[in-house]
Amino acid sequence: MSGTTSKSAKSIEKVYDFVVKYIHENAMSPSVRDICAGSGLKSTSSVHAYLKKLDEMGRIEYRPGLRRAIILKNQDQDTDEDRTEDINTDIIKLPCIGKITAGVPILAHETYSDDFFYINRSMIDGALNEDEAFVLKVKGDSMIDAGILDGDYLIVRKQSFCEDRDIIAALIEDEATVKRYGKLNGKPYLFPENEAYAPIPFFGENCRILGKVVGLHRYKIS
Amino acid sequence: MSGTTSKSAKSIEKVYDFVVKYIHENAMSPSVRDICAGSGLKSTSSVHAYLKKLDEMGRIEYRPGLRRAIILKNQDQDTDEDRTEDINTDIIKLPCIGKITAGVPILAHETYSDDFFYINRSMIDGALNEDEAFVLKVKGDSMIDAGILDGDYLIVRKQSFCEDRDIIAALIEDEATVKRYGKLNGKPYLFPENEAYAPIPFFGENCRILGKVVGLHRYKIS
DNA sequence: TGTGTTGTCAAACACTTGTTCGCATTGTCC
DNA sequence: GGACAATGCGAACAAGTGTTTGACAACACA
Repeated sequence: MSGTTSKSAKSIEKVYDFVVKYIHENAMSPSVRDICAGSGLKSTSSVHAYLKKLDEMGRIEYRPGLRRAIILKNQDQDTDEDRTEDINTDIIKLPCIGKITAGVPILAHETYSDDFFYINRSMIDGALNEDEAFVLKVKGDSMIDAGILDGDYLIVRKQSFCEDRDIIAALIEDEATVKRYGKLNGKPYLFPENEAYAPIPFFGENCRILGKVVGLHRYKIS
Repeated sequence: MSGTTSKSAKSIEKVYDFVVKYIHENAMSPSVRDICAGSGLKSTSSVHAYLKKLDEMGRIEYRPGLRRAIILKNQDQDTDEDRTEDINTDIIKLPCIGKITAGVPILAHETYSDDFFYINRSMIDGALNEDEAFVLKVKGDSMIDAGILDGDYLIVRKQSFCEDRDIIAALIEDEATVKRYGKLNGKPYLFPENEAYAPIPFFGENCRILGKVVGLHRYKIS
């Protein structure tokens, strides 16, 4: 293929890929024999040798003697460099706000941002910078008619204003919600996109716009 | 039984807590004897009994016979945090298939891939490798009731089979489409999720499954 | 041609570990 | 007290699994 490395390079990658896949699928390490079955290798000793190599390479951590004890290591050096070269220009990292703590202006500073989302900046209409947006997880079905389902992740551009018919993230009485903004008899309301819910008055002191929804990610298809 | 918190209730919590702690610290399941040491119980059979109970309660998943094979279940916070924790190290690049060229098995080689999508591998159920999936842009509104809108980007895991009720990308007569797979009178059909469309027979020579939809991105919110 | 290296396999071995069984202790209820 | 369940212990067993060893084929190199 790419030079002197032939079969072996292929096998070791197969082993590694399978280990990664298995751990992601099963939430636990495969056994050597599992890897045999998954990688096409027929001898446990071959797999064993590759695991040792992968451990030496630092790609996995491998505890001798223990059963199902392979741990994936962070590929921080190699892969990240490769990635960020391509990515940096076009990928931005957004904090995922899991919980909206009551009353606190969480959005000014990322008070809670262990979780991050990576998105393609250029996909977003009027591209974003990292500190101009955040991600919010949807709870409930009040927006299903807009194609926004329970469990979806919304990319929200921080802004304190919006236009008519925009879908926005807002704070009402310290509770975060996602709805469509609009007016009724001249007064602002938030409209669910689900017949089962009624419009919510959106005026007064405790109403605040967090931002406009500009993107959506979904990873639970059902 | 409900109110009596005696030794047993205490022990089972100790076992559970230790399992959680161990998995977080070591990134792998403890063995029964590890739990003995960590929970204060002195007999493997006691631990074994509690593990069985915890499994029945649905708090852990426990695969009989396998070593170090305890999996933590749906503790929504834990799991979600865990997931997103390793997002950072887990970005993959998928080709975006804009056009489905007639009859050609485009998926084998990425014939058309100017556009790439970057996604968080660990968000996907049963995480993907780069060559195991592709991205497809949705045209039309035949799936709106499933929350899939015109212009959405679908992440499709390549596979040639699927299960009942899966949403899949398929090829019919050289035309790509996304529908829900199911059966009608024992025969396979593709079901649009939109009352305006009728189910499509999905058998015969010119029908082929491209893959299963495992994720969705949307960047036009309206 | 001979030698060494690499990749793989098969089999055997030894240890880790899940599982089961019988028994002791404690507490509850009749 | 006697029956019974709940809890826990310890030991023994059996199965899963990591590790080692030796052998064979393919290939490179001198």
